[in-house]
Amino acid sequence: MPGYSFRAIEKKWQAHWEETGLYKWDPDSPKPRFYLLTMFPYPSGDLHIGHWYVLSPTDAYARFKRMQGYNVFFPIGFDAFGLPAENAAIKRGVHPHAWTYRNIENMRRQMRSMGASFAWEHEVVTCDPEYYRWNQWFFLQFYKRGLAYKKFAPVDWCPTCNTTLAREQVVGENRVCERCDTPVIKKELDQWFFKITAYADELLDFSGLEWPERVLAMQRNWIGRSEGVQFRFQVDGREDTFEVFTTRIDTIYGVSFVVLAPEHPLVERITAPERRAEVEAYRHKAARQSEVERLSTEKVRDGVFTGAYAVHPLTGERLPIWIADYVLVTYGTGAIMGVPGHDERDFDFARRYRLPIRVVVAPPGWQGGELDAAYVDEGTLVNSGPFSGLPSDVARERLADEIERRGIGRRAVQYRMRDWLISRQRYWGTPIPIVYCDRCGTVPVPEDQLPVLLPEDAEFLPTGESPLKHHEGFLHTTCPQCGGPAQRETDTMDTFVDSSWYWYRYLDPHKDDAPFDVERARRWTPVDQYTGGVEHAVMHLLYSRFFTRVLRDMGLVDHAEPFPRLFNQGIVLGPDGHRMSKSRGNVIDPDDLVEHYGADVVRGYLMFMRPWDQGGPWQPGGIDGVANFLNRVWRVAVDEEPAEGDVPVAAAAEAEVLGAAPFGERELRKLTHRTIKKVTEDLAEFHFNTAIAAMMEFSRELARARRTALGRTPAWREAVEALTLLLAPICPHITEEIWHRLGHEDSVHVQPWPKYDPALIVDDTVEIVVQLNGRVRERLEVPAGLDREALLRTVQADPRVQALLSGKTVRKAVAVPGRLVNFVV
RNA sequence: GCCGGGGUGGCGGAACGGCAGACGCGGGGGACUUAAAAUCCUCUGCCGCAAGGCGUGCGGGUUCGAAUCCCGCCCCCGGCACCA
Repeated sequence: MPGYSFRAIEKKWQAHWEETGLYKWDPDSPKPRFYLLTMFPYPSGDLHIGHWYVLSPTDAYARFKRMQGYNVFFPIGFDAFGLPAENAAIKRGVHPHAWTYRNIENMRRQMRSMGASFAWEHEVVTCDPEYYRWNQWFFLQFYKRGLAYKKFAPVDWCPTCNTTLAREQVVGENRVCERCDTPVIKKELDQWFFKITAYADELLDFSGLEWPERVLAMQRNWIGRSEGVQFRFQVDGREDTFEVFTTRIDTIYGVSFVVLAPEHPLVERITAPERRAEVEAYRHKAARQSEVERLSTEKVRDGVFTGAYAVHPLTGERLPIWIADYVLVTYGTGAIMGVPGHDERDFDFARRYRLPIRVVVAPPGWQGGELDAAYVDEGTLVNSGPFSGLPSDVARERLADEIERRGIGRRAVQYRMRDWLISRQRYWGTPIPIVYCDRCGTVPVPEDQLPVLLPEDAEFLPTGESPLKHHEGFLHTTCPQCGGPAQRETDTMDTFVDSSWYWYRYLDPHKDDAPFDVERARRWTPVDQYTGGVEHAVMHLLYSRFFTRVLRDMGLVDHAEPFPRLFNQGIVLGPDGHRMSKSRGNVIDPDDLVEHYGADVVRGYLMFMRPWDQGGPWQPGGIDGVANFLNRVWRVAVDEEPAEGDVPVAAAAEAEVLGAAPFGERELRKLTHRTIKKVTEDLAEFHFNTAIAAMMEFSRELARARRTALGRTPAWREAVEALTLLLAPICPHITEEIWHRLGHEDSVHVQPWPKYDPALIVDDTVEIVVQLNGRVRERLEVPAGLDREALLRTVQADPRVQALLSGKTVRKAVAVPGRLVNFVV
């Protein structure tokens, strides 16, 4: 526990900062701007250690940039719509609104206890009508641009959350809801979508983004672009055709069958009468299976022959048409060409049903025999008519040309990403501003009638239908076009809509004639630095990039990328190495820690524990190290002067420290300036742990120096002030107290960041390592600044080195100025 | 399977291709104290009495010199996964 009275100090300064408006933001200040954004939290009720782990280092960075002279905008808010509030209402009868705002109040208190320097007057709460009104406005703009549309389609449904989900919210091998881990099922529903696929290619352009590689990889993978050829097959003996998509047109001569997805519309028409019963049975099974949890990870590739044949577009050969559920109706054209020789799935399928397997790309060393596995790599074409002998990459181009020349297909691009399903059958969200009129059909609510208010008095029944559907007053309305009776859309929006543009709203959160001030956004966005968890790698970050592009196309912003720089902090696990959860009983409560150690120690430890981007178990013991450090800082800077008789004052500035080498003002200043350099560089790169380590070393040397006459010199004063300033971003309270006790009137947090003097940090002498065949044998002090040759001469002249080399022939000598000399003998 | 990130003391972690293990935790020894706490000093990778040797997941390579670069493996974490 700290030896200084941290409780009083932290309380005092938090109150003082608030009273004096220390962190109020002035958008028109002439200083260079810095927009620092951290992902706003969901108001779950408590600020847990994970929140601290992202917020406190981000706050330290805000303070650091402020001291460096930037006009820092560091806002906070609450992502306040969402299921937990509604579930609390169902379970405990608390209204979501009351529940949410009570939680927000508590979290604000906790954030203050952390000493966070947020621009509170710019706070945004998304469940406030003054915020969600603009979600509705954006929806209408999207609608106008054809980017919002309603579609009847099979969609993912979470039976626990009782709502549909976006594809991004269905995770893992067994397709569970990302929120509650329940396996999702398919439902056919009429739902609203945002057309994110219109921006698929643009979203793949990550140029200029300083983002963690894994986030880029996840987005790239999610969008799933692939280039290939889409072409038409003729059904033998019929007018019908169908299209397939392939990335391996070079293997087209290897097609020995084709497969349609069971749901493919053509199946109905082409199935031969004698195959119908079997085909129907299979389709039925497939349909049911997609609704049932996949029990087995074993993927059996089975299927059924339809009795129909397709015609190979180049060879004219008759190819049996099968249906199989390994072909997905949702991807590509819902049909494939089966090339068993060169595709693992087709190979399995062909084996199972004894379909011919042809080799059209020769594996290395192939002698013309049968394959025992599909050869999926590239190679030289064989058995491919006029294309035989060509390498795969050339053949792909030639065959694509051929397909296009014959007019049976074209080069095409497919994406794995689907449009963003935004309808939710829940209450606690933004009402979708649409009205259905018997006469006029789907009618958007006119902009001047926004917001469509979420009624307070809904019934919360987990029926699987939106509670708004049962709210007569909400449901029934008049058509904005014809004035006749009409019904409102009762679904609400995915809460990811709320978080797709909130950083613009922060700039002017109460503006009531536009979502944000376009002029201010021009000056203050894109965000200079974004921090937050990697769990949002695909959803929030991808949606935000999409939104920003639409905003750009609307002329509201002038950039495509909202967050040019992104930093993902790690995840703090419980001491047992598992994710913290109440059921495991491994939750570390930051309030308890703050009570015991104070906010400064908790902040400091979170930043010292490990590199910020790394997660890992909470180490219960380590926090005492930071507490010790702050105690030492306190003693060094604040405690009473040592008594006159205590120390060898007589030796003045050159006094010898207890047990240490001569340590004078010059050395002290050198150390001070080196520490400034180190801490400045480390903080700029979020290397809080090594910055703190440097300050720990510094404080230890100061503690020694203090006991000597050095403790009365100007160099001492400079050192103590520097330490206080360097530590201020990380531990804002203790440093503020120290700063004032050192005799200053204004806040440590408005001081300019200390600068180091390069002239002061250079050494007169350097230690040179002398190696023999790469092994360290001696260390020598030599004058600094010697060049290669001078260094070698100096080293060779040293008697110890001569002893080392006596009787040996130096074959080579490598001298690295300032570092080492290596003799190869 | 594919993609991304990692493997360094008892533990968390430091190290522009140049002294491996900074800093901290834990541990040993000591000072102060009636005692304890606090503080301070000191030691603490492994083997060895020592000289010395061995050490950054494993095996090779490049280099005067590799934790760091290259090749091939192994293991751990995260993401995606019948996407044609």
